[in-house]
Amino acid sequence: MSPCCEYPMTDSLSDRSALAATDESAPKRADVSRQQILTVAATLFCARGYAGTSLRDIGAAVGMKAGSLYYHFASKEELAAEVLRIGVERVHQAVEARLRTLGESASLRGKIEGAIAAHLETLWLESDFTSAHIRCIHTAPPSVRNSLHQVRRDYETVWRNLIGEAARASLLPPEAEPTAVRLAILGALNWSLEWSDPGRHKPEEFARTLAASFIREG
Amino acid sequence: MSPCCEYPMTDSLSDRSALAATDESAPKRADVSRQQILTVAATLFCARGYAGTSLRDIGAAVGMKAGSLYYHFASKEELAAEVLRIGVERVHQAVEARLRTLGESASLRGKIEGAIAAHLETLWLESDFTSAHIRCIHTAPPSVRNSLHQVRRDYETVWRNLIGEAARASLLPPEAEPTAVRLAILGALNWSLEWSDPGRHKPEEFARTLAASFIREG
DNA sequence: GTCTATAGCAAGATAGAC
DNA sequence: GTCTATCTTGCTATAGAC
Repeated sequence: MSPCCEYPMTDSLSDRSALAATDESAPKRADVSRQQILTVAATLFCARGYAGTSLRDIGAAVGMKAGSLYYHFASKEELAAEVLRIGVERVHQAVEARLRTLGESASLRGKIEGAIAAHLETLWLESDFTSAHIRCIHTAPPSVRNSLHQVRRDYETVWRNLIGEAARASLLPPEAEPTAVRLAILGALNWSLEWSDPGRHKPEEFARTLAASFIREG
Repeated sequence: MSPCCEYPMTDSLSDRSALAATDESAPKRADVSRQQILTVAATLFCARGYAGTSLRDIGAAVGMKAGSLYYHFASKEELAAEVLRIGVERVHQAVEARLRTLGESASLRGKIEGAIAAHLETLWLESDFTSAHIRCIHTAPPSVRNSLHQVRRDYETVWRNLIGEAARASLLPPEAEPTAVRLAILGALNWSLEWSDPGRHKPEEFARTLAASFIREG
């Protein structure tokens, strides 16, 4: 699976331009903690939902008191918004990386099968950020959902384009409607969280079945 | 859409056999309240999740105080388990009713398309019980989930049989695996909660796309 | 950066009046 | 059957010591 970019932690909390001698590659302590908090929060939000996860739970899992989290995040909502944002960013990047790897020469069915596999790999194998997004997006507070509208639309565009292209090339089943196909594929992928067992299921196998069902050979 | 059976409220809290003169068809006050609580709880659990819904919220929505709910249910978990159980029961019954209506003479694709449509109609149009089940099953407490294992398996069997039959009749796409097809269909259906807008989307249209993609004409 | 301590509030649940 | 009142616990968030 393609390695996923780490979330860039350049919050520019302090002006480091005046300290040119400092090793820029050494992560600062606050950044390490912030990253740990995000990772643990992703796991817990994914497993218990937004309301079911308390800041005490998250703090305990990183060896901190709940109050200490406020040094890194202004509120539970801000922390959740960040976790969920990273979640979309990661699938989006994984899918685009896969499409780049395949290149323009690949068949359209090959590209869609690859995009499906990349989405599944991120969801099943890589991290809990994307899973947390899928599990929490509906019950998260409005402020969190609103902050994610744009990134969600950006990722959706990738699929809109892929399926649109397949429709124009007449590669969808005769009676299938393009929008319905897109929604069905993404639904099958996201719902796979409820049954997937990375020990038993292989992303490529499910990707094969989906691509073979929705997209004709081009 | 086929009318769905009301949940039978025969809790036999009191022995009515000694009161033969009483009109058996008149619902008792407790039963009316209980039913109102369940309906409202389904709506709120569906919208806000298990942990995000308080007994105070539910009470307020039925015009009661939180404490009064304990006359009808022993705990929040018991209330949630009942709501979610009714949710599976309703889709299950709707799908079986549709299959009975179609009869044995229907084509296999016709039966599967009908089952898909019936599942969607229950989810989108009929009530919030099934939606609440789908939204809450993962984050609900273990005791709730455990109490639902059997009913969930019972409903799953309907689909296992339908897709198995299609596989034996060689009606699945060449490279598609039967289990994957079943999981993909149910995933696409359940995830439709996240995008469906009963004003804009018609259950039969989405059902048509899914059946046409996964099942060949028999 | 993380702690202790706590404010302020809401949760699930129970007891007893009506 | 429903209410009032309350217990206990847990929550988010803040203030200030270290």
